[in-house]
Amino acid sequence: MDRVFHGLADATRRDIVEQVLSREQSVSTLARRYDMSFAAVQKHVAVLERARLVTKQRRGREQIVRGNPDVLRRAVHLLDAYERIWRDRARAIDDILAEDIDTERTAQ
Amino acid sequence: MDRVFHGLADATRRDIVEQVLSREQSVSTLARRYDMSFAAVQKHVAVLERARLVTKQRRGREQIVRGNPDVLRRAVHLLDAYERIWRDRARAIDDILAEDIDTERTAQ
DNA sequence: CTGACGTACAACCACGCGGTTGTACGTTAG
DNA sequence: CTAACGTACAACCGCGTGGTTGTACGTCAG
Repeated sequence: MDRVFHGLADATRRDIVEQVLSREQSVSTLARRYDMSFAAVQKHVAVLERARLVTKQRRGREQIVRGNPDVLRRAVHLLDAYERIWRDRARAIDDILAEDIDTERTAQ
Repeated sequence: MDRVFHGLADATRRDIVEQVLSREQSVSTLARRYDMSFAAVQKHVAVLERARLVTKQRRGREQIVRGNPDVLRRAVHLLDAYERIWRDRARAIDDILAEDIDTERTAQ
């Protein structure tokens, strides 16, 4: 997960993920989109590959990059779990408040 | 967003987020949970604070840390958008395949 | 008042990141 | 065959990160 979030923690890399999710493309095709060297883009792709956010596959002399929605989903589920913790806590607080009001009313 | 994902790209920080989402606590209370110096935990909290994943509020001599579910939700939405790109593409491919089969059938 | 506690911050270190340039190698086009 | 293309990789640089220790300061308890 460290690698996944680190992969997403860069605007260029998030854009690459978006690109290859909608259409698989070679590293050099991707590189042309960004105002930086080919090697830099290559490194970004490598970071995404280590995080399994993206896979590479040779096709002739080109290396085709595709997005991997599974890892993306795992990240969403983790964050959803955090949100659930929050909601559960909020519900518990509401319950206590409701109980307090009840107690108050009974005490009167 | 860079800061948000960078904030989440560390196991200790993700644990801190989880902790303070379920129960707000002081920095030193948090620090006791981890096998590192107080200053290190302080820095992790600072990273989370810069990403707005967490807020701090003074209470006497303590600094109370709370989770911020809003930023978490924005991250989830972004990743959901990526997934949607994928699903849309998959649907488009399915449509084309269906059309091909149709064409094939008609041609026979 | 005094001491312990919680915090803040600076200095330092090793390491990794994001970027560059340069070089080398396999593959395809002409 | 040769040239151009796509890729891989190493070396380098500046900077930020994750960790440490040390010092200082406000606040609370006894």
